[in-house]
Amino acid sequence: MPDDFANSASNPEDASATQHFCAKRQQVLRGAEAVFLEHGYEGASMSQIAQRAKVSKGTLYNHFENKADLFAALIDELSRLKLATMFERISTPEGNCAETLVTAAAEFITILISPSPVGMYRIIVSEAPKFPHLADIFWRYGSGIVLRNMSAWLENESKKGNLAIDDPVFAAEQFFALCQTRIIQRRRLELPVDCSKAAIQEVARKTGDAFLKIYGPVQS
Amino acid sequence: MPDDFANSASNPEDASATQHFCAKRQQVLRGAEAVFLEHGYEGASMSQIAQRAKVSKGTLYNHFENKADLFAALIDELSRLKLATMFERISTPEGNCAETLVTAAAEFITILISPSPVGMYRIIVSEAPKFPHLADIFWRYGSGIVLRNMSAWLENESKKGNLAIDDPVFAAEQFFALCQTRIIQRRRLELPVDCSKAAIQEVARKTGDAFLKIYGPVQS
Amino acid sequence: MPDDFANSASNPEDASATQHFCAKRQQVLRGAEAVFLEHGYEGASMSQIAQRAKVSKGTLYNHFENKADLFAALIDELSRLKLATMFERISTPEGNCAETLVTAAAEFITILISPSPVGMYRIIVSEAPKFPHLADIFWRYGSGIVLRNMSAWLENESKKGNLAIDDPVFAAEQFFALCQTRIIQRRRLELPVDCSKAAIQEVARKTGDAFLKIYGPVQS
Amino acid sequence: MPDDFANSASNPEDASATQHFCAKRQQVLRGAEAVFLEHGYEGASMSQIAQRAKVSKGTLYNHFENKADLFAALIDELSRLKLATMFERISTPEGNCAETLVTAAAEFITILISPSPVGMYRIIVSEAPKFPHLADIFWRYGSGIVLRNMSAWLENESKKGNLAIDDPVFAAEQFFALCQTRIIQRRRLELPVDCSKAAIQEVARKTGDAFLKIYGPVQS
DNA sequence: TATGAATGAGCGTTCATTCAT
DNA sequence: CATGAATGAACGCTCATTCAT
Repeated sequence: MPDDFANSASNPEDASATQHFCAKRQQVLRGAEAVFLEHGYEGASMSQIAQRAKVSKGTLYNHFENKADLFAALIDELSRLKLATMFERISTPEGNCAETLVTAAAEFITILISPSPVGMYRIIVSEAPKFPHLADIFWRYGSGIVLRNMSAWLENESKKGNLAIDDPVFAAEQFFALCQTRIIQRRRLELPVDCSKAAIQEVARKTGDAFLKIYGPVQS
Repeated sequence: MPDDFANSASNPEDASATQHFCAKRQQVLRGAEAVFLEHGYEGASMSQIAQRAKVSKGTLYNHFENKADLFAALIDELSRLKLATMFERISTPEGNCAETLVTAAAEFITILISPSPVGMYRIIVSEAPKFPHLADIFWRYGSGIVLRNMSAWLENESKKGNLAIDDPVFAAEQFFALCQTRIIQRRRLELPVDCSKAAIQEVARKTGDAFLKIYGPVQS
Repeated sequence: MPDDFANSASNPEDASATQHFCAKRQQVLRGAEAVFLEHGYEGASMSQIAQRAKVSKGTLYNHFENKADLFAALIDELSRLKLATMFERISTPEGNCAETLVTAAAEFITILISPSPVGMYRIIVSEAPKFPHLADIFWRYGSGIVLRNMSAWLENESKKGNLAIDDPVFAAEQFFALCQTRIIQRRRLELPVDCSKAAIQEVARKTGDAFLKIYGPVQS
Repeated sequence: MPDDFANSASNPEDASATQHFCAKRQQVLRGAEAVFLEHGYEGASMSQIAQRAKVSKGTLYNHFENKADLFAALIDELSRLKLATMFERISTPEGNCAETLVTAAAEFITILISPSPVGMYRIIVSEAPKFPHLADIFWRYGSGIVLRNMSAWLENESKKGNLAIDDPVFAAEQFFALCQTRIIQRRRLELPVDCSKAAIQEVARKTGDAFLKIYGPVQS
């Protein structure tokens, strides 16, 4: 939320993110969110969206040029606000290193298997060839944020001698790759998988353990 | 093609995979493959498919009940034949353990970023809520095969003392999660990423190294 | 049209009959009337109707849910307005009894062999298994009206001693069955038949004579 | 049945009625009967007919030029065989005059409300504008037969002094018009109506009574 | 002859988009 | 700015009919 304002203030080029705070526009976006995430881009119809948003079909076109534009605006907004906000909460760069890794892993998994990010991932992956710009935004405000935070933290821990990392960016990517073991991957495919807190905690712990073994300082 | 016969011979239960060798049916499937993988399920139209397959629209319906059925048959065929064949080639269960890991990682990455598997992943992820059965097949004949092979091999290496693994299934999943670091993940989102052989080799090497650090035998 | 208001005023419950006076809706209904009565329900196509109504195909669906709904609305409207109006004009409950019978018979025949009622009869008979509700409406606002009027009149004449009828409802039904002798029956089958005024008058006269012989007061 | 052979022998012009006694052809006609009478001419599809007849679609076209020709052949056959046979059974030209009228009326009603004649009536009425020839055949071999028989019988009874009829053809038509009172008329519209034997008997009796009152000899 | 795959026109319906109100 | 009727192209699908086997 603070990032939203900060962002629009410091990045004057993307007027698109702040455009109007018009209530009708928000209504439309909420309808679009519900319908797009449920049915995909091609599967969603402007009539459905209008109905769900409780506005007329014409109103859609007063605020957005066409279906593609509405979709882009939605993904943009969801990435910058919803996703970014979720991810900002993750890194807690103080205290015990091993515990932090496990906590961060658990939080990352928990966020990524919740309905909205799963829906966003699905639609963005499937529309990536048609809307590469959106995949870019999704990445920058989604995984990107957390990757940047994480790599900075890793670098710091490395300096403190808690970890031995030469390429913190790649290490961060590996960490998040490991986080996706089992639960996230299967959830995205709607495969049956235990998503309980305990199951998440177990994957998180194994992820932390593994990461420490890869990058833990050599003990003599 | 030879694999096709092998497959149908060893799995006599899945008549669906071999159904007809009717040429027109194959034509339709190839048209469907091109159009579905390019435009997604909803984005593909039966007319396009007929055109691409160079058959009439009616012919589509002589071989498949409806769009969903054609789609299911296509994914089924692609998973069982194309994907499975690709993945069967991976495991090389002899020789040096560290080298095998790197080689397998490189092959896995190479396969997963090639156009067809990327397209399949996109369409299956996006249609998972509507076609959960297909995600299941895709998993079983895609990652599933390689996971099973890999976990068996890991168990074996563990017995030989080359690795120290207590949960080989989870370890295999972690290995493939690590393989997806950077290249695969970005490729699926159509993000700019270096897909050169060298880049793949680097990720593969780092993946092998990391895995060995996690599960390598404790050297005293 | 004036009858329309009368109708909607006296039957405040059937909002369906008066729904919109939207011009386009009327255009659609007139196109539907032309095409349905000419080609039957299954034989009529929505494209034809749109063309005849000089509207786009989409407009059809802005006013009616689907083909069946449009058909039902048309039959409903035709029965309540056109048919009912025609039949309301029949009964002339004053003057000489024998003459009234002949006049009513002639009017009834004349109405029932005119194009619209013949077309309606054909389509309703043929679609009765699929749209029983429409046959019911057609009967209630078609023959039903005239049957009710006629049986009331017969009862009255009976009381006056001009006729000797114990079951006026059945007698009315017999009267209209007799009216259908030759001309109406053949017309509905498109068989060659003399439909001249003279021919109608002759059947009407014979019908009146016959009815009087059946129900005329016993002359001592 | 005897009429069939007699007919085809004495009327060498209508080869169409006898064409083949080929079993396949009969199979096709039985399938066509089931489907046409259930769904109407436009509502029936050649595929349905082939399926119901348990032959291939191609076979339909080996025996009949097209859909219209198959339909015409079916109606022709049904009229000449089924309908005619049913109606031949009616007239019992001996014994008491009044009783004969009531019996004939009851038989006529019973036949006309049975499924096949109702279905035929529906489809022929609705397709009369498109297939006037079929309505003609239906009339000649349906009501026509019984009308001819009845008018001959009426003329005879008239000569015997049991009835006083100057136009026996018209009288016969009136008799059958009266027979259609209530039950037949409503049945054709699928309106709720009591079709029990008792109900039929009552209408038949009233019809006989009425007819006798119209044409009974003047009692002095 | 009997078959059923192939055809492409046409079906009922929905779509994204426009525009007069 | 909000509306929702109007549009016609395109959708998934079925049709009557043909023809190689």
